[in-house]
Amino acid sequence: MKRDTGYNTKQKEKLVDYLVRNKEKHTNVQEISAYLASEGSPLGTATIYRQLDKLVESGLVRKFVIDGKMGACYQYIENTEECREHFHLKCLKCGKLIHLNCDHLMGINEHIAEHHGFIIDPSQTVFYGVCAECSAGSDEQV
Amino acid sequence: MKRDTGYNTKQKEKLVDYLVRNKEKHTNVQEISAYLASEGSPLGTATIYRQLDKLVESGLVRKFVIDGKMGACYQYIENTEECREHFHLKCLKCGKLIHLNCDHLMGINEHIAEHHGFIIDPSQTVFYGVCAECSAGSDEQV
DNA sequence: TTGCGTGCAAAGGTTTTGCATGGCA
DNA sequence: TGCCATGCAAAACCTTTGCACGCAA
Repeated sequence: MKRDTGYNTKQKEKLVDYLVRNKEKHTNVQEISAYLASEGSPLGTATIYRQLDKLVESGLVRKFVIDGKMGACYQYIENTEECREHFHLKCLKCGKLIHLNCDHLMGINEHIAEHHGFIIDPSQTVFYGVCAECSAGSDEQV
Repeated sequence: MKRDTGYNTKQKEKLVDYLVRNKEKHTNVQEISAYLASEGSPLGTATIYRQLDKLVESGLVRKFVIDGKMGACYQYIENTEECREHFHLKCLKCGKLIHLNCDHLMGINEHIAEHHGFIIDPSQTVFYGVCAECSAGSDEQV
């Protein structure tokens, strides 16, 4: 995770702006591309991928690869510091990202460290599954 | 999850045989294809995908989509009841993927389902962190 | 015989790469 | 000025689909 040392271009600004304003949901390259085009400042697909890669590298954006879906999802992470101390649940249906503060779960860190010699980085770890609303609501897919 | 009602062909037999004999690790379409070709009974890519889909459907094989990886992984599930689920640990330093069978950890599924109403899908969930060797060895790594 | 399985090739979609140009610092 | 970012197009990849033929039951 290295610092963002890149230049500030208008295109990049627009891209990050979009990600920030949609930080409550995940998005993808297609959406970003379509949005930027509709805003009158289209950005080439290749550039979007390149910028996204850097943002992921710098930790500002998280990349999700979800089974059954084509293409990766991206989501802006507001507070990198805070997110280091809790786990994340990602709903496969609605795409919601849940920040889960739970002492019980933090205990698994110790368990795994002790019994399996593996040190988990919670800020990088995401549990995939189905959230309460989606599993209760219906079986319908998005 | 429906029954496997398909025919028994030589190609299918070879494919399943390979999966069974490599049930302790993940594999992918590329590997399967290369192996079958080297064995003198090549199988078309399309057919591999089609058979794999059926095997996943029938529950004999599990499909994994791992963050950052291109292409899906597949793994034969010997005892659907017993080893139906396990988690993965991915080392951020050496990139090693560890398959972790641990009853204790499976308890977190129940905990999260009960207390947070979230149903985890272990087949997509990967714990990121640092493995024993890497954390013991040194702090320098790729 | 019936219908699924297979092969081959082509298509579809996502992501990457190369190269020349343009813009930030 | 030097270097990174961008655009465009082509390429690389993974996966799916169409169609004719072969084989299991």
